[in-house]
Amino acid sequence: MGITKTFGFAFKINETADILKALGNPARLKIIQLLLQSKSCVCGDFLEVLPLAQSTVSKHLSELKRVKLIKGKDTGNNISYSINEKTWEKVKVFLLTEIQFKAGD
Amino acid sequence: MGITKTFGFAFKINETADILKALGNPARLKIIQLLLQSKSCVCGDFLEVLPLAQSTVSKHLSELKRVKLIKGKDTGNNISYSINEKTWEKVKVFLLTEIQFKAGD
DNA sequence: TATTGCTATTCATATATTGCGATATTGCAA
DNA sequence: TTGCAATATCGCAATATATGAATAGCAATA
Repeated sequence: MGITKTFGFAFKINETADILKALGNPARLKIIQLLLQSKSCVCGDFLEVLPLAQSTVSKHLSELKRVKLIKGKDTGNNISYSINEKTWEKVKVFLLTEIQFKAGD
Repeated sequence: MGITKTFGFAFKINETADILKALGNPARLKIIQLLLQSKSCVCGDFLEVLPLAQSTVSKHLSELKRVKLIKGKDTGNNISYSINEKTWEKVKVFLLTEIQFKAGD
């Protein structure tokens, strides 16, 4: 139905799947890569690199913000984006270790 | 447009995004979790755990097969699924290290 | 004030995804 | 052969997503 069933799954599974889905797009993955290397970027920096329209990039940024993979700091003139280390770590820890030990429901 | 642009992105980015997208669904993530713990399962095992119809589970399995996260061994009676360790390792290595060093293009 | 630069939002559209029931397929057993 | 069990596939409906043009909002600057 286009709508993903979440009922019947553990919260952690739903939450992680949501984040992974956000990462599962070339533009968004590239944005994360750029941020992991540059500490922070403004929207225009991404525009130079991504083969996409400004509005599309903006939407990808807000999706990454929604799942808290990035955070944006408004400096007046522009918005400086950076990785939300907490979420990024959480994803890695889950895939590296937790996924193998928390099978219960 | 619902269609994801891949032109203009590095192959590795596109490939990894595709795999992460496959992981970005509660049912598929749960399947991976089960396989990481049980070594292998047949389709029926998943049906007992997932709140989904058989046809839906089957489709999720084939999506995971498409991106080579799992492999299925036909035993005659049923099909025994297991993790494709190679792909699983590849994803982890990318997220842990490569993503920070391969910014080029 | 008018203009410019930067970013988000809205709108329209094409396409993809998710899910399920029904049906097909395959292999084994009786 | 017939029937059953396990899977896969088909077809459909509902919904979500990706993209870009146009537009809007805001701050700095001329």
